[in-house]
Amino acid sequence: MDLFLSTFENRIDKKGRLSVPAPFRAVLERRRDPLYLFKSLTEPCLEGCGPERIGQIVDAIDSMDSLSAEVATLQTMLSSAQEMKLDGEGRMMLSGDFIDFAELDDMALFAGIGRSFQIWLPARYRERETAARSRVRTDGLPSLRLGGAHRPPGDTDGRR
Amino acid sequence: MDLFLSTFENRIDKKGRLSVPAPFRAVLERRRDPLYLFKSLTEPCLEGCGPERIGQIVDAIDSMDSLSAEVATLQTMLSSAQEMKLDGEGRMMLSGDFIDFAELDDMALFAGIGRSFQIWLPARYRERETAARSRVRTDGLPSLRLGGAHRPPGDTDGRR
DNA sequence: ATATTTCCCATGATATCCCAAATAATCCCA
DNA sequence: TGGGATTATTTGGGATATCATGGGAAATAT
Repeated sequence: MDLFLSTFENRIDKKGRLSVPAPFRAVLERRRDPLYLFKSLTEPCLEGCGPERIGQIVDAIDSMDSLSAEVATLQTMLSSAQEMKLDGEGRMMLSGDFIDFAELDDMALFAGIGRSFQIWLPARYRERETAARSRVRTDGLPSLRLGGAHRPPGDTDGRR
Repeated sequence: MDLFLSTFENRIDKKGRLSVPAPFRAVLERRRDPLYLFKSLTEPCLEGCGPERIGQIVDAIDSMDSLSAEVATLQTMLSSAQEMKLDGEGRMMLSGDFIDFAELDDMALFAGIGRSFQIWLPARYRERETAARSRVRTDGLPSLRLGGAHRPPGDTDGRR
């Protein structure tokens, strides 16, 4: 299973071009997948993924009540989605709409989160990471069951 | 079941390269696993593991409410994770982010803790070890129940 | 025609590869 | 059991390849 992991910070040049990190490109190329970007529903960032993820969203929406407000909300994800074409060096051009939505200026931070990745204003991403780490101190670790050696609920992991 | 055990102290050379201890490499090679490192959520150290633990986090995220704070926390683990490529001599390159996070300078201490290992600034690790042992005197022993967590035969490690 | 995008090549920074030296661990025989 | 020899492992440095970035020219659109 190859995944989008790690973070990369790349420059948006004055022509508006942005290099997709080589490891992310490698994941997509191995699967011969095009890259899709769309506006996050929940945060001021862009989401990047391959076509299968888009398909999952379409299927999820199809299984819901098509008259509900939720469906209308989820559909905005799809209507904001663009298939990105990359130049020979692996760069894409971000539309003004995307730049405005994520409030990007001259740098973009790619954050791999498994089957997809996000694109953030670097400063904003770091704030969010700091917040997550302080939440761990106050609320504890999210429950993750490791290795099949079951522990009582609440005992999330052997570490302190 | 082969595990990461014992501690090793290796030098970080001026190119930023660090040898993974041969016994740890042997564990990964026997399983044909790549090595992943990520920033600990709870302590100033790096964690090393195989892909199964990364897969657990990805799967946990997919099964949770994607708007929850817990998901955001788990995502920061993934976005700090890197698949480390080793050179012919078994060395990896530590990113500046990793070095800064664990406050490493020219030496790194590997501490094997079973299914994963940690990488520490040596002085800090030793402080922590003496603190743990003095806690035993003041707080008494933690409970250690052996033999209750057995898995079915053949399920040798923490996959899925 | 003018602005914008796409293609192509150049460059610098950095990671990777490859070989060699130094150090540490292990072996083997006296 | 000791100690020298052998092998494994870590460390160092130069050469090579990869990648992000920048800019000019060709192509496309407005």
